Amino acid sequence: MITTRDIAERLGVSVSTVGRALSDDPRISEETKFRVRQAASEMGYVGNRAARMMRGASSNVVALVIPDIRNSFYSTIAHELSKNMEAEGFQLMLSETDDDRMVELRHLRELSATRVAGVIIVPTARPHSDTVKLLRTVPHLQLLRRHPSLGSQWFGVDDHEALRQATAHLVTQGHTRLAYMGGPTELPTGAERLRGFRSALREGGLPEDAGRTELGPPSSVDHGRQAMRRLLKGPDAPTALVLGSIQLTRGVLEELSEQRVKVPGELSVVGFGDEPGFSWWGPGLTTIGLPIQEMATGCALWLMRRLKTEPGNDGPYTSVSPGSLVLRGSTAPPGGRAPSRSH
Amino acid sequence: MITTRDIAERLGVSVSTVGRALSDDPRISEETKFRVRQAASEMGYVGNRAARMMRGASSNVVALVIPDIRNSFYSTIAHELSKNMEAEGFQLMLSETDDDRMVELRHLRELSATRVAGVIIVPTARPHSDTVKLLRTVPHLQLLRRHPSLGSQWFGVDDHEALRQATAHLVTQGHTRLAYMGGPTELPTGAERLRGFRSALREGGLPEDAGRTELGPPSSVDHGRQAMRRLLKGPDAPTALVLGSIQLTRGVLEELSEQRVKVPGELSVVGFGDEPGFSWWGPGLTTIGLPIQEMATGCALWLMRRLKTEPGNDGPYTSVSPGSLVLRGSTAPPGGRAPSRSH
DNA sequence: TCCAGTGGTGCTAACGTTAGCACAGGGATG
DNA sequence: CATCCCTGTGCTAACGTTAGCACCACTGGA
Repeated sequence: MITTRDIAERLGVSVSTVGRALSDDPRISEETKFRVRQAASEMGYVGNRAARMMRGASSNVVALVIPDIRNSFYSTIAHELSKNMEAEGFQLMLSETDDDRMVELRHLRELSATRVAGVIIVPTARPHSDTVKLLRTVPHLQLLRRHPSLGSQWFGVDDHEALRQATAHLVTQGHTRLAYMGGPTELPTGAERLRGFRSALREGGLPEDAGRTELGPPSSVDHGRQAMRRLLKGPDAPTALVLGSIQLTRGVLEELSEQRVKVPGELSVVGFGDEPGFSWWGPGLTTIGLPIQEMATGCALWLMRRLKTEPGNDGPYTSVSPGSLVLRGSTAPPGGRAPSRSH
Repeated sequence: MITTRDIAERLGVSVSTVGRALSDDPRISEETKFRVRQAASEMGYVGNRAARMMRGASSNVVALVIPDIRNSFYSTIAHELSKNMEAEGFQLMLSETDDDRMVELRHLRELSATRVAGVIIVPTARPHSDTVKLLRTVPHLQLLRRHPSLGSQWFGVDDHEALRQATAHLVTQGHTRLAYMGGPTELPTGAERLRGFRSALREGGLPEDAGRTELGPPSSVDHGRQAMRRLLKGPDAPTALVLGSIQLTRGVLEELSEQRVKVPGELSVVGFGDEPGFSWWGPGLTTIGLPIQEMATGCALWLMRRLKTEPGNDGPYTSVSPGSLVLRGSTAPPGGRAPSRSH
């Protein structure tokens, strides 16, 4: 690899001069700058960021730590983040945890060693204590999920309210046997969503046992299929289902298609999240829409500002976005008929 | 930040001893190792990769340079790559080009400065000459798209054959007014796919003008919608459409749903790529399936092997995967009726 | 003529880590 | 008792870059 020294030797000047010429230092004459740049370009010189970092410069890398990039939530966030950061000269490091705290820890070890400038993380249910320790040493922002032992910088959704609304919609239509399928209550988001579901039942005057629950790994499409199969079995199958995870929603849709369950005739469904395919599915999926793009942009802007203003303004910051119910054709009163398809 | 020196001072040993203890050097006594590790852990020591790299160690970062992570092709690849690399201790850098050669160049400058160990790239149509220069200095692998001025390491799809098959399927059904919508012919993949379309027409004995074409930005869902609108206008609208891009496919599906075009009654459609939503769409989308996951795994394994075996075995390497036509309900003879929906 | 000022450049150290060499102490061998 | 080897540790330099200070050759004013 070509270094400033190689250039210096070729031009018969000192390394300092080369370095200064390349960083456009006003003390260097225009003529020298020109010669240095010319030579650098010809020789294919590319500065060494590692060396620069050793001199105290901070890294220009921000890490995004998420369960799975294939989830459209996270790919949207990665995209928005990347777009906003590119303009500021930052690079994006992608770390997938697969919701495994040990993988999460290994990633954070690597990221710390790389001295990333910042981290945006969707933490696992119970991060390892070393993960917590490591995160304390770097500006970070929690996304969607919030873990109390981590900092109080958080971008999230009002999970309780979103699920309450979605469930209330079904209760209002007259459903009395409902089910909720979502992530484990270990996850704060999981707990909140379940709480929202139950709140709506209570407010609708329904008994405790009106709501069945299926909790499990929230990033597993397969688990969604299996859980759906369980819910459909037996004589007291629910007439309405509310979902609390986008991947589970996918699994449920696949299973319902395969088993040719009539939606909303036999079962009303409210999905979680919104993807292009959701509007095409069956009668069109009524779903809990989240302002992911706005949240992603918000995250990016927060982090960029945080990284550019030196003082450790790590004061608590919380931004809660509301979800919004997107009404399509997958919900109706129990035993009701499906509205006509939208296409 | 805590350094080996801090640990050394606290324990009253030398920096070398600390360094060696941490890297489990056999020359250090077990007792010393224990004390050092203890102190390191207590003090929250995290090695500095930049410093390590200065000593000649290669970086453990691999970059993935793609147009847009929201495309399920690329997110699948990112996922597989990430999964395979995590096991080997590599980190993944994500760079989105948005199919803009200047953005691509900026990213490659950064990546070079970071001394990434390897690059997997889906190049833009006409990469900047500096981009080409930079890529020459790092092990890289082209994915899907192949640019002649870059190396000959390439993982791709037999685009010609895939499109030929898809088109032949429609020609066999009796269509005589067909259309192809895909990326610009500047892209080698774009050119190949168009050529496949035309080959099938020729082999089917159809005249040159039996095939209309709509070429444009392949990563733009919006362009897909607009192009679809153009194709539907006029008296000689095609009765069959073949797609050459996943994003364009998405746009087309949205537009067809909105305009309530009867598929396959009024128009037969063969999509490109396969996503969960495609099987739910209308009558189920017949589409060109690609073995993305296998390709992604192949890429990851190739790169890992390439990075671990020192000798510059940069011999030409090419892997061509076949596409496969996934038959669903969106194709039928012209004027034919749609089969019943699958769910 | 001398001095201050200035424009342009060079020298050196430092960032944190590691590899090569040196060296001290102790036991085994001749 | 001298020599040798072995174990465990320390010293030093080097990686590429940059910041601080030093320096030299001028120019212009006293």
